[in-house]
Amino acid sequence: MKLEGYELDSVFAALADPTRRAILTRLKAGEATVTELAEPFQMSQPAISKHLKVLERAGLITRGRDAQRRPCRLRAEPLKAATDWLERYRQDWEVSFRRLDGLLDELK
Amino acid sequence: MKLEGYELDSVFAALADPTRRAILTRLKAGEATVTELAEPFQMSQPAISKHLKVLERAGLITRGRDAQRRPCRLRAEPLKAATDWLERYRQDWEVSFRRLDGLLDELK
DNA sequence: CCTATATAAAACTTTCTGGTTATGAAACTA
DNA sequence: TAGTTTCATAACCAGAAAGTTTTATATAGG
Repeated sequence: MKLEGYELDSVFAALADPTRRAILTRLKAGEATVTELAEPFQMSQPAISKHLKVLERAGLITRGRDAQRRPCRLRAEPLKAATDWLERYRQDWEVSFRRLDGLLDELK
Repeated sequence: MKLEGYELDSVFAALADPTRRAILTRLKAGEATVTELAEPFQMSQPAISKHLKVLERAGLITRGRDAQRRPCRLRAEPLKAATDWLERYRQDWEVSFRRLDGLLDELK
């Protein structure tokens, strides 16, 4: 059917997991190795490696090489596509929030 | 683990499917029945019903009642949560786009 | 050369997803 | 009352996702 940009599928899917969102949040502070990224989670290292692969396929991280380490770096460009898609609905939710505001004002 | 709002999981997951994004786009134009929503797709009606249930659980649609019809209406509020989360990365992608712009300028 | 560290890859299990067909319920229509 | 439309539900299936443990590979450092 292909009605929207193909890459939105993988970007939104990548964002649908809390572990992966946490990894992205962590990477906002700068590069990190796999072990560093895995540390906050009570999950095996291969599991984290899999999450990283999902993020990589979505274009949300790139990986360098530092000896035996494979440092991960955030690549935020695909998030722009996602945000652009969502922006089209800003009016819709703002309208309903305004409606709510009006209601609350009336109650006062 | 629960590091981010629980509802982002279901919202992003709902958005990860092109059929569901198309349905939301359609609903921006106003209410629609299940049959109307199913019409553009070469997919069975139960398949569409399932997609609608996913959207409903994510809070992205609400359903009314008109005789035997169950009209769907867009509910955009959850998209605000998703957008808010993404906004935190705006700086990151804008920086890289600026970097690209600079590069293109140099090439000129 | 040997060992420890960092990561990937393989094999497996369980659960989720997205589709199907078949059936059923509710409400309109003749 | 009988038939049609609209939609949901159930049962099923194939493939993807998310985790596990185990094994392999590359590199650093004594």
